[in-house]
Amino acid sequence: MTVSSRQERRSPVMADVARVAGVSHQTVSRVLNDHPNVRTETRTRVLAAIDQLGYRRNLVARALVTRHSRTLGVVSFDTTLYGPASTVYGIEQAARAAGYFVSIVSLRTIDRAGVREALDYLAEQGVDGIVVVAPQRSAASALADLPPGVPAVAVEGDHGGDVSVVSVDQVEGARLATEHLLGLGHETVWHVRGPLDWLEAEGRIAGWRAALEAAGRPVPEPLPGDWSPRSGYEAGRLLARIPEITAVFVANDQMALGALRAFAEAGVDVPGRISVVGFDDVPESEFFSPPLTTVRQDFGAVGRHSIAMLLKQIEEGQAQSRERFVVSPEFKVRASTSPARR
Amino acid sequence: MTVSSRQERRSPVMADVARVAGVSHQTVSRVLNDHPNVRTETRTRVLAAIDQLGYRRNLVARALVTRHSRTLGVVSFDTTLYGPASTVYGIEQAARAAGYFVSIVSLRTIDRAGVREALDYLAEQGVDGIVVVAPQRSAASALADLPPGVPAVAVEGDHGGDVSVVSVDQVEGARLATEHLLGLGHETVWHVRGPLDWLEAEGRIAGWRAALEAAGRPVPEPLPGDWSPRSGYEAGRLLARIPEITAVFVANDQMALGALRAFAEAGVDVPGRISVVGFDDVPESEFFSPPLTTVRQDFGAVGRHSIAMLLKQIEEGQAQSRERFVVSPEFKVRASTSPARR
DNA sequence: ACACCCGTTGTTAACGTTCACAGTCACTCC
DNA sequence: GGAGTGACTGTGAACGTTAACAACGGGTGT
Repeated sequence: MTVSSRQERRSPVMADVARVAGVSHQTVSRVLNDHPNVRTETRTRVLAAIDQLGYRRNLVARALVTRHSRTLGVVSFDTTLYGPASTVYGIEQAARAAGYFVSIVSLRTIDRAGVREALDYLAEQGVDGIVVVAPQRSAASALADLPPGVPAVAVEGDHGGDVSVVSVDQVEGARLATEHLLGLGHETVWHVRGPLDWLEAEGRIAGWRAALEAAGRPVPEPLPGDWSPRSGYEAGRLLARIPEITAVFVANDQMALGALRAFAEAGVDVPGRISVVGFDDVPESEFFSPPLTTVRQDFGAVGRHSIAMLLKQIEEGQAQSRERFVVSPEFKVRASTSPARR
Repeated sequence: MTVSSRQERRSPVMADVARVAGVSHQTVSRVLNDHPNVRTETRTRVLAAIDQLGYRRNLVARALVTRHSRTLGVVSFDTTLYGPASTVYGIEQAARAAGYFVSIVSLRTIDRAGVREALDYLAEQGVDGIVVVAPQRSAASALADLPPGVPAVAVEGDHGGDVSVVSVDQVEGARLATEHLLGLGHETVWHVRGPLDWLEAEGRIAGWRAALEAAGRPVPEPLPGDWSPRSGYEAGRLLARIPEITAVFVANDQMALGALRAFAEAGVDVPGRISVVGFDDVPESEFFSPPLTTVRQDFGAVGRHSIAMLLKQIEEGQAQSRERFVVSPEFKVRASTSPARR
């Protein structure tokens, strides 16, 4: 008794529905696609047949003939991180609201070959458009070999190429953070940066530096970090040893948490002795000790705008325009910053 | 000059490749599918033609005839939370390692109709199998109307129905946490629970209660929470007011963070006056103040096992078996717990 | 009374691939 | 020398849907 000998009735197709309803398969198709010119009585008969047979339309066959899959592809990295996870979530919600499905490829390594492969796969799969969440320089450059003819949008990956981009203004966010600290009377602001191949890390460094230079302040060497709480912790241990430091801008909230921990261990009071600003506004940061002053990024807006842009490209039939949309960050003052002591 | 007037050459198909290479379309197909019986010289000729034309195979057409899309569907909830995000990531990685793509539907509301709709969509789309991340009671019950004939696995959704399930042993994790605290000499352990419609919240309550009862200790009323740091904060404010409390088991790390914050504000020392245990071991918890003792869930393992189970169902052609696989949690002792004071 | 139009339905041909089967050719074996 | 075998290739028919067009019947206007 093999498995295949089991009753395995083929699931019903349009022709089956048509036979039961006593119409042609084309009429069934018309009912399914809400075509206007179908008599109400015919329509109900068809719907009854569909119900009776448990018919489900085959979107694969439909995609073959219409050349539209109503599926969008998303390429992303480590969707465990809050930023990418929120962005992908925003994308998915916006896509589904517009009647599209989402096929996701999460890369764990960020080499160009991996991105290329993912893009190829999505293209073969026949997606109607692609969103690439490409916050790293290497990934952004891989956008160069996007399959031609497929509408695409990059998120956080402004590499200056030929593809539309939606991003949060990192430079502006970093500037807000730095100016806030300078405005509190701090002589200068130190920085714990993200990994250098991330465009966001680079933008935050640039904004921080620009603000310091505009105020004529010394620009300390940034401390290295890799977004992880541990790297923030290690940077914090270094910073705690230098007495003249009174203000730090940390490139994300997770590292800021690590730094806060290091300061607590070293007996360095925040914000009494050192003021700390983070970036992202993760849901936890309001409950850090002390609650973290930070820069909020609206990932949901990023997702929505990227989908809006992509759908526009799809509908207008023009693959790969090169628009730009920048979402402004919002500054959130909490308890981890205070005026400089004299 | 309309958009459509633009040069829009139809992308090449197998027949085009065949013509260029001077073979039949079937030979091209054979080359593409690594069929053994193709002469090397023919193969190279075909590959050259593919390269020259920039041919890309159409997986939609292939799926139509083979009845396999090599795509798996995933239904999940709020992939912004660490747990679901990590699980989905694990699923995606495991699926791609096995040569499958992943189509994701993230529901924001958890009503049965929504789940049903998502499942229908995935079925129409022709996925080869479905993973439902269904940590809520309502979602788990929606599994009852899974499309018949489609292999499926539920994650964290043991509703006792006819579908295979992979989950982390929540009861065991909660028991470990509670016994750890009792072992430190605490008279009893209070609990901040998750939302009641989550199976995980329920399991953690059950494990906590069982451990207390086994030790013959009083079982206090659990405090309500919704997984958010804020709800943990509010529970913490209540707990801080009751002097005789010395130990709390909080149902996840985010709420534990909120509780720690409330304790800090109230001047309650952790672990000096109150010991705190969390659940999840999010990457941040090692850097809370103090570093959090917690229960680690291996979400990656959950993802891998769910895919392994699903692929087994697919290959054996048997839709919807009812296996169970339970991943054991791991206890992580850090600095938020200490022996009870006398 | 005729042509015409419009709403409704059916018929046939795609879409681009794989499957099943049938060839062709060179070689081996008796 | 003929049959048999195996490697390689080609031909035609699916897969299940939508697009394009044709056909039918009952108005409506002249």
